[in-house]
Amino acid sequence: MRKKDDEKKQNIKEAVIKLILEQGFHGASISKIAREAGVSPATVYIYYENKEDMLRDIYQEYGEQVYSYILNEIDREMSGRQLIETLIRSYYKFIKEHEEIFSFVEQYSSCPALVNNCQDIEGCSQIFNLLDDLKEHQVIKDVDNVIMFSLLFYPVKCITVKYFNQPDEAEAVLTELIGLIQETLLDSDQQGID
Amino acid sequence: MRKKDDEKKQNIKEAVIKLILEQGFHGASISKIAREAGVSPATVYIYYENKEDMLRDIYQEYGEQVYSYILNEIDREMSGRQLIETLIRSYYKFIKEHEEIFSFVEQYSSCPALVNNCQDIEGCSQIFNLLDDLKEHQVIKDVDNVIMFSLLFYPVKCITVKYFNQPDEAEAVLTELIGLIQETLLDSDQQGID
Amino acid sequence: MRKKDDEKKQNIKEAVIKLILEQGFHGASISKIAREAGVSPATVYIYYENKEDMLRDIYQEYGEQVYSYILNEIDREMSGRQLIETLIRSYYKFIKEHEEIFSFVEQYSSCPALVNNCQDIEGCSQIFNLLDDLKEHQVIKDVDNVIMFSLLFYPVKCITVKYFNQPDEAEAVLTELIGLIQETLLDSDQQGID
Amino acid sequence: MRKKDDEKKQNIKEAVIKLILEQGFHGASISKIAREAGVSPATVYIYYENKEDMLRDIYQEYGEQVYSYILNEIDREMSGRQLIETLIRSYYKFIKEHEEIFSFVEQYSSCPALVNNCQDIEGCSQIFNLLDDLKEHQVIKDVDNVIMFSLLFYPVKCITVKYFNQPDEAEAVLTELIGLIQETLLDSDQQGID
DNA sequence: CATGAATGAGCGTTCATTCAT
DNA sequence: TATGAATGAACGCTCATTCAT
Repeated sequence: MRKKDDEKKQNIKEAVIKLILEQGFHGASISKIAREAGVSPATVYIYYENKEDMLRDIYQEYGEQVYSYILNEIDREMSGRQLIETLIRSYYKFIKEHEEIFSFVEQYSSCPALVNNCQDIEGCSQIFNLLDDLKEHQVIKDVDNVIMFSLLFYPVKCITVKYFNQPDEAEAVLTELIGLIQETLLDSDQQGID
Repeated sequence: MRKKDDEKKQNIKEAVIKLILEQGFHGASISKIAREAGVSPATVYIYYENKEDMLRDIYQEYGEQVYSYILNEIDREMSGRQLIETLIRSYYKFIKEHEEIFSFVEQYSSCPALVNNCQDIEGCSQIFNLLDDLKEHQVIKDVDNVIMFSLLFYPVKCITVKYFNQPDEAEAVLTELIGLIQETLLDSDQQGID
Repeated sequence: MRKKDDEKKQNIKEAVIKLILEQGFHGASISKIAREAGVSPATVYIYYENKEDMLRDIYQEYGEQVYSYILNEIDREMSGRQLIETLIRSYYKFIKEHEEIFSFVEQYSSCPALVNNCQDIEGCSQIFNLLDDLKEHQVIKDVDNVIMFSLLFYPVKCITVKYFNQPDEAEAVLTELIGLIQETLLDSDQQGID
Repeated sequence: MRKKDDEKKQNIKEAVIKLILEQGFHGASISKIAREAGVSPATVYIYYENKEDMLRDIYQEYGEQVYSYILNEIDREMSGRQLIETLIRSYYKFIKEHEEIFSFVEQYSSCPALVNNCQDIEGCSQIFNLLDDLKEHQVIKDVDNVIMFSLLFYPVKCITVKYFNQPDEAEAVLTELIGLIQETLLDSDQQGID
């Protein structure tokens, strides 16, 4: 059960990501956030030291959430082929289901002045560990993790944005993408499997 | 009367992207921009209608610059293999040489509230035309342009960021990336050529 | 939380009319008003939506005050002759006692761009009702209210301004005015009474 | 023939009174005035030392214009009765024909901070001289000039404003006013004449 | 004479934050 | 804990005025 206090904090978080999706950082002043969250501006400072801290905290939390969502969808018994498909599809699903979170994380992380003051996202290294594991078991090719990561996830963003209002086409292109990435990343031994 | 001083406008633009790299949008107030550019705040309004217009104008200009830089590096006599390499390497080069421009464009374009008020970047469709051309001549596979685009360029960003302080490793990974993308995108007929 | 401080609002109002008397609308900027009222500029916006609203509110309030002052001085048992004298003298008294209020109301109401956005002053129609009453009871002549109103009050302004530094002469002229207006407005039946 | 220079100055004057009618002093900035007049802001400073001077000059000129218009309508052969009618009607006519001038003069003269820096309006004392003359010849009663002046002119303003959109009623009330003022001001010897 | 560029100062307003309850 | 009042600093922008041509 969520306590009353936590509900206020949750309202604040949701107000932040909603406003930043709709208006950008420029539109997310403390007073607007407070109004949107249904609390007093002073209340924000009960839960967060200051605005900078607040944004960082929310970023860290929601940044993790993306990856925990994805990692939750996979299990270790999947084939490499399935894994790639699941990683891509679950990332796509997350973005569609949590547009505001996605947009907030994107905006925050594209600002060096902000992101340089943050710890690395933990979930990201878990993905890296997973990739290492797959490489060790010769499921996927021995390619640099950064490349692998970007091939798996970046195109999904691109597709989501460019086909924002055409979900059917987005799905088709996503399927095409999955095939291509499987071909590219799966170790040659695995190509026929599954 | 005095002539409009193009140098002043240029100073303003450079002040904007410098400040936004260093401090984010939050740190790019008109008065800071004016101070950085060596002009009066009022002068900014001789060159731009208002702040929103100013940022949009600068975004449109520098957004194009990325692609004109890249398109300038390629020529139509290159093989598909060379083309892919050149596209990737020139994008990487641009980012390294124009960090502030890259960061400004990234931050601006990751904010839906801003980018939704802009026209599409012209250079982007030129890249798409190039890709269509290559597909027509069976140089590259018949893959959706959005996928192709994101495979070519997004991993570069990722590499640049993650290997920011390790240029040698960045170069190595970039080379690995190029090989992989060539394999992935080149039509099977072309795989051996070059 | 703190209670809203009515004294602060009162200080703001007084600062406004003081500054506008001394320097005109031009001299009544929010920061000067705030300084004069002993509050922060931001505090003004706790009590008023914006500057336009503030001026309108103050105008409406003080505009009423003039008439409630005057109406307070008369009672229904006065003869027509007494009524006319009292209306004129109390208007004169108000102006002398509340120079800043008078000047503020005058300046505000002489600006069509401002006064056209205001409701009519309630006290003004009460005066009109009084005049209607007096006409009905054949105390005063059946003359258009606008004429009556202007004969009663406008000359007082004129006298106050022109004899600003000669209060004794002002009083004498005022007495002369009263006699003349009584002659002019009282119904012939009433001329000898009182 | 008006020289080219004077045309520019005239444009500026007209821009000032137009803007001040429509928007009040607040809306009459030098750059708006210049735009409205079709000249450069700098040009304004060729014709006037500064903004304060400009407004004062224009006030003095147009302030006189009201009275020269009125004085032009009367001649010394008129009866007292005719004179009063003509003074009132010509003032009314002027206001209707020159709304912007009237409004500018009203706004300017209702601001002590402005009008205290101006010389008296010359035409005003000419009216006073006329009144003295009429009193000397026992055409009108021996009443203080300020009273006389205010009875003649102030009600006209009031009528014009209150019956702004009902010209027919305004005319009727004006006629009523004239009768009343004639009764009030004409010497008893003159009441039957004309 | 006339201009549009240029400016420092100031505008009305909102900001992130703190205070008093 | 939670609040709305309160604030100095800063915001984006416009002002009256001057400069260079």
